Amino acid sequence: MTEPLPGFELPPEPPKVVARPAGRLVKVQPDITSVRQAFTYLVPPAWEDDGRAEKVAVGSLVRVDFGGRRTAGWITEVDVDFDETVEVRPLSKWSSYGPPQDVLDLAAWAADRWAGRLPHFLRAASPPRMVSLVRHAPPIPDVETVGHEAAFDGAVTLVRTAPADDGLGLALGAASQGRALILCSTIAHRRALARGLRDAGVGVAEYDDQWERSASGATTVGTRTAAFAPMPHIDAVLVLDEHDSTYKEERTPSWNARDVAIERARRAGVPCVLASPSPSLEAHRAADRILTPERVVEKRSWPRVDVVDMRDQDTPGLLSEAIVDTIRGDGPIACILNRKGRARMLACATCSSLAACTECGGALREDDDGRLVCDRDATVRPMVCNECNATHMKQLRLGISRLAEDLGALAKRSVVEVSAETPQRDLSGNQLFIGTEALLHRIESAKAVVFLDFDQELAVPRYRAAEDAFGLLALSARRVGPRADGGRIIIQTRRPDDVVVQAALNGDPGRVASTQRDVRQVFQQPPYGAWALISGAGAEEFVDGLERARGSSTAETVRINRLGDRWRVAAPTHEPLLAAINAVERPVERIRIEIDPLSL
DNA sequence: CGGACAAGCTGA
DNA sequence: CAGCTTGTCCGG
Repeated sequence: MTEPLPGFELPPEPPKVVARPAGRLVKVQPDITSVRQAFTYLVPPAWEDDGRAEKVAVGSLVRVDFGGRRTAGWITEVDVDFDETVEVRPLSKWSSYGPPQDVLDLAAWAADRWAGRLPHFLRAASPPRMVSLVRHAPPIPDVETVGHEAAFDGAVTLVRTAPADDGLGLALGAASQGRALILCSTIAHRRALARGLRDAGVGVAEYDDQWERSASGATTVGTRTAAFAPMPHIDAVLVLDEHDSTYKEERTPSWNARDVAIERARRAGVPCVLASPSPSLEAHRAADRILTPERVVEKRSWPRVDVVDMRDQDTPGLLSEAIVDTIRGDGPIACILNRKGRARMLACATCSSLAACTECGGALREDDDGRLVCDRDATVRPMVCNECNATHMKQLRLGISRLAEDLGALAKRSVVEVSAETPQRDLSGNQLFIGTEALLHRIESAKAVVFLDFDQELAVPRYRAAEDAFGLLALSARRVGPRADGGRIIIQTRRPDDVVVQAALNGDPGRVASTQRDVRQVFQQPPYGAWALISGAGAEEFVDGLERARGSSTAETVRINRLGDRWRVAAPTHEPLLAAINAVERPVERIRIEIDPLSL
């Protein structure tokens, strides 16, 4: 090409014009996170003859030539207009059915709401194995509703349940509406619900194992990703244990399935029921009405709760006289001790030597990226043992072995110390267990739950601490059952008057919600405000960009706080928050944006 | 994401 | 200025 003379410009090249190819055109979103745009492809005319063209539908997974290689992608639009300025290539392969149009739209909404990329959500909405055939929906049976159909009257209803309620009654209530989408927090719960529904004659798909069955229109039960189940038609949405943190994806984008389910029901114009024994403030905010059991009934559904005021103890330590009778009793008993916020040490899994700083000899901890950090002189090194170069470390739980010994002596029985490495088979039987709150998730039932130091839960410096602490008590109540069955919780604390403790004592979860609501409203914490947590190597540059945009109208309500190497961006609602975030150019270095983080 | 290509850097 | 590294753009 010739250089233009100074002051002159070369005339623009005439746009090249391409002849319209014979055949239908579709848009394809490549499965490449950073590609934010769908591209036009041609449905190969040969497909019209062998039936493949019939499967070319919105949401289908295909393979396409893209940027010099072949990649997977989703059809996002069919029969699109021809653009004569670009040459189109044919689709290489039809791979599988995929999410229907409304789920595609829902995924796009979620990508915006949690500042994430569309392919992340489309993956969650896609079948785990390729699906080439979708059968017809099973018929909708008549379902006995056992009195739960009233919950499905309104738009969004919050139902406060008994702690030990297994949710099957509500699930049947949902299924009585027609085709229901039912979310629960664990796979074990999904299986139990599916079994119960099948026994009642409801054809059920378990997401995502039975993706195809869900796509055929069956009532669908599943965990987090089931919020994007491919059901072509929905009559009711139910979210069980809506407060559960497993609904929130831990990886970026950290979307919340409860909120996706609410939005899905809203778009479909169908009732959405959020159920929990310890409802979140998000659910309170989203609900048009709240159904609670009668006071007397609800109190009876909780176990007996004994509060031990540790300020009155004569002897130091975590074992009070008040727990002796309980821990000497029969049946599985769970003693809970969290070591949050206390010094934790790492030891080599191979040679057992302590992970110590080579500069100052201080104990090292593991950072979020799995490296060893010395907080004293801010050195970072990979997870490698000084002594033997092994790369695997185990957590040393300071003092817990000693405590377990003392507990065993007091209880006059052996104690099972439970950690992440403890195999599941060691958790059956009528043992005395000691472990962190994870223990509550791993045992099926217990005679009693003892919180050795509940202040650990109450004192966590997080905005959701009270809600989470109460959630632990509700989970304990589920494990031990109602007071009539002998269920018992013992809470050792120096804060016996705390609303969380009092709410459990009185079997009255409403108290937690009402006090927490005031706090969150005043400080504009979620859900009465929207937060984004910005972290990662490029975070500082990104936040600088946000600061500079402060003057513009979109960003003026946005507040920014530095928290060490992370930043909290806050706004009254998600709209201005996301507008501000989307208006700033992303830095080259990686950043992580977490909307409404649970742990802050 | 990953290839193409442009711009920037270094050493002879 | 070749040969290499680093950065930016763009894909149908």
